[in-house]
Amino acid sequence: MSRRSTIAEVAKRAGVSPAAVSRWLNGGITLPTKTADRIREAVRILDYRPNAQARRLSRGRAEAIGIVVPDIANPFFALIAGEAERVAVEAGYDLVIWSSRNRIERELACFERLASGFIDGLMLITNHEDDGRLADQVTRHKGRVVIVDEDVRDAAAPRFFVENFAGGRTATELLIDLGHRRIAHIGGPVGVMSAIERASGWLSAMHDAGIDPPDRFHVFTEYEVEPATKAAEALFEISPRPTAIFAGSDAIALGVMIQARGRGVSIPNDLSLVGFDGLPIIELLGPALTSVAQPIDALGRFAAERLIAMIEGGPFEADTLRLPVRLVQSASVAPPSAKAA
Amino acid sequence: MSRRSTIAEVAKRAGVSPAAVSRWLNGGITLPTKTADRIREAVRILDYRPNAQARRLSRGRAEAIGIVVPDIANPFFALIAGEAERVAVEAGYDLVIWSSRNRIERELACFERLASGFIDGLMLITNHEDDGRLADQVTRHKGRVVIVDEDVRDAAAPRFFVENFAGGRTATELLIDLGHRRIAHIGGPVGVMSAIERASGWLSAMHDAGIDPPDRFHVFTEYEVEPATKAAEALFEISPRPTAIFAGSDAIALGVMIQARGRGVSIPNDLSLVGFDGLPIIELLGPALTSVAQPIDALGRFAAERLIAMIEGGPFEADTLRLPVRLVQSASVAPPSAKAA
DNA sequence: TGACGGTAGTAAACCGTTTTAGTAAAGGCC
DNA sequence: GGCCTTTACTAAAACGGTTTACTACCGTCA
Repeated sequence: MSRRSTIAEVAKRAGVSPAAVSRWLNGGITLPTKTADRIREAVRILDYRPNAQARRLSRGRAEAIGIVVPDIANPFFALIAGEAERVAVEAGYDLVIWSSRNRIERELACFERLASGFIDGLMLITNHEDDGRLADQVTRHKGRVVIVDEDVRDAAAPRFFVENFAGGRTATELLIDLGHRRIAHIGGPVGVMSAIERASGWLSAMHDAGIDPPDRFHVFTEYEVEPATKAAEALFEISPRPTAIFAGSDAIALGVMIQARGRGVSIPNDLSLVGFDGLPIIELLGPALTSVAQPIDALGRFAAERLIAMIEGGPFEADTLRLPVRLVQSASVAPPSAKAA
Repeated sequence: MSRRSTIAEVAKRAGVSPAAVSRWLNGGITLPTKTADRIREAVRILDYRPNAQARRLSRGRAEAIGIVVPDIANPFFALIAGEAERVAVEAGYDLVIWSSRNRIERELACFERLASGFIDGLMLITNHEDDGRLADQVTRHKGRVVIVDEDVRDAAAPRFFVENFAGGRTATELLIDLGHRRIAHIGGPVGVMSAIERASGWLSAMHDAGIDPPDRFHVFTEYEVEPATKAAEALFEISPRPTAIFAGSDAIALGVMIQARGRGVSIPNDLSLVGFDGLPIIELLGPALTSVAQPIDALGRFAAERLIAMIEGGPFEADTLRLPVRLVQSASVAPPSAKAA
């Protein structure tokens, strides 16, 4: 409540100049024990804490990084953010977080924070196709941005992705190996890299098995439960119904499960289901969801570490790191029932 | 990349003083169209953005609030944080987030940020008993802190809680009404308010039904899945086993489900289970979890709104808001089986 | 004795805004 | 023409640190 004390007051009380206090506090100087003790005591008595803005202004660094995610309440992003926070704090940075709700205006607002020096760097996670404005901003702030999980085309920044194509293939191959032929795919939005890659993996595995799925076996939706629930309807109305669905994310798989439950379609008896993400919760679903697990922690950790390294003068390179995925098989898949097949 | 331009450069280019630029940009002045146009043009050409630290230093406000939670990857806290972020951004603040991992040192570090002026206010969510240090800090920063979800005893701050006692009673009453008598409770840590209140609700409902549960029917654990899974073991080894468990949080209920699954105990056939929190995911669990739903969004929203109101000069009052809970009944509860009863 | 080097600091510039207090010029009114 | 008000600004002082360049003093050594 009471006015904060300043370095000048501390200096006065300790009988030295502000410069001495500052240099001693920041470890840039050693002083005789007597003097140091006086400063220490003055700091203690006045409960002195350097003003953050003044320090950051003077230093020219914010000692904070930002992360923008489509929705912080989504566990996938929360996990990444949690890991980023851990890395940031360890390196002496604070983490500012923004939920973009997938609106590009809100994402652009985060770049304003970067431009104004409020943060030193930004981890960017989008979930939609860029119209060029994001790429422009990323490039403008070269060396202070990393792109995570989803691409921003033609942007000059390091990228941290997973093996989407391989994941899509692996998921589909599992279903094929179980004996399925009518395997549908419900994936993320048109034009979004991860969605394209996962769908390609699905299609590639299908073709390799000599299967050419009809167009209506490929449904596009958002990476969120509600839209996915709606979008899944179409797949349940195809006759004969697909015997298996590869969902482009766990959230989408949840939508499929809701739809199935509502229609009395039993998983895995009537329908096999595979998701993508490998969220911790899925092993407890009814039934436990088979999913292509991403190394979510590593994604957040590597991206944050790289961002901080760049900020602190490390080399800039617009390379792409592709982390491997891992199929985790659970109760949501089974061979197609005799009836369905 | 290139050096940021300053207000002085803009002023020079526009042929006015820095003061004019600042006052015009901040809306404190109206200028003739000609002059305004020159400034606007200079801002555009130089791509000028006021330096955030300088502005905040000069203004004496950080225009940022902080939130400290035990674990941002936990959906419960992520939901609160998401709502806080929404409120903050609407009010023109940024949100800085810290995961304390329930370590008091990390919580105290957040108060340093408050003391240093890096943030204007703090939303505090703890999950452990305070040794007095937190209360001390909260009181020291009177008017800039709100306490959410879990109490910090003797701290001078507004509080935002839910009706834990009523929730515990309601959950237990449901189980009693279904015919259960051997109802155990596995709740949060000793000494933590929400855990005490929920357990009291359970005990109160039991006593009202003329049941006096043995001590071993009350197990203490953390509000997290892993510890709860371990702690639940004890309940499964009681003979005869409880026919129902009221878990102090959804995370704890998940632990019970894992334990039950591992032992081949069927929910709800062999064991009824009720959680607390009402996380969105629980309706998709196998089986869908009955739970006492908290108004999580409202908790985050009200707390953030109040914090900002206080920061901006609103009145201080160390009152406690108690939000109502709502029982959401799903497949995880049933009457006790004849065998078990 | 005077040059040299180390110790213990300090003065002042600087970081980039906002804001207060004030001024010069123009316009209106009698 | 003189007085008052408004308009259109500006100078300079904060805000609270950090950092660079410099000094005064002391001891040592040739």
